[in-house]
Amino acid sequence: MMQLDDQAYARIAKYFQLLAEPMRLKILNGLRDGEKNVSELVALSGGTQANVSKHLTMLCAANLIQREARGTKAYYSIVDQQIFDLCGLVCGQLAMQMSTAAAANESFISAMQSQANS
Amino acid sequence: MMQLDDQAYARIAKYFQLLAEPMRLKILNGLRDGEKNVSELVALSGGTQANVSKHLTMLCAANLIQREARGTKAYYSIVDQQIFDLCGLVCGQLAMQMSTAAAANESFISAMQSQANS
DNA sequence: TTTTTATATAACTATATACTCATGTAATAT
DNA sequence: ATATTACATGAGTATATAGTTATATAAAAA
Repeated sequence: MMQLDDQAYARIAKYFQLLAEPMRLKILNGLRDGEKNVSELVALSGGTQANVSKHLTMLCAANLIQREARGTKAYYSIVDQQIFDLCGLVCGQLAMQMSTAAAANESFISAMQSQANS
Repeated sequence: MMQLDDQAYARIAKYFQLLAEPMRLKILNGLRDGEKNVSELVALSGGTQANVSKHLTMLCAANLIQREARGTKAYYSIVDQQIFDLCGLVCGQLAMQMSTAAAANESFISAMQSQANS
């Protein structure tokens, strides 16, 4: 088992924390196919300008996205596409959980039915 | 770009939230090489019994770990080792960030030095 | 049966953080 | 110069959650 010090756990936790927010995930997903400016992300996410801007600032500070100002606009883009591998893994996990739950549910239902029929 | 509904973002965020806590990461890492009971995890993590127990209950409710009671003890184990792929990816990200930062720092320092020498 | 051991949980506190509203700032347009 | 557009940020509020303390529960030992 790899031994990590407390600081390492804290760093990893902070990283996951960034992804532990629906609006931020939405924003990141919105940037999947290329840079977008703040207004575009506001429209896309359905959030308020202030809130989206704050999330962008956080993601930028953590270096998950980068900012480029052009004129009065600020364009944000993904720094490393690998971030989507993480999300993909989680989606896979959740999909599996749900299919497992569905299967369990089905077998529960059929067990109930066969009991009712006996 | 894949379109996800708000519920999907919420689910994914909740999953990441589970990993966004140093003590829980420590516990999960402690289970990497096989099942352990609560006392062992308390000793290993340095947390209190109550706190470790709570985290275990959370991880269990989310189906990241499973519980098996034997006698007075409760043994917990990882449900799907894929969880460590996630942590591995994040560690990789952080390692890269740090090496990038180190490189930037070095070039900053050498720039300062050459300026001082001029 | 009583005690001990191992674990879970309820009540509470402290802290972090997501959000809103209002305002600041900076580049462009008029 | 002034107004407008695009974005960032400070203050304040509400909520979530990690942690502690005390207690409940349940199996095993005495």
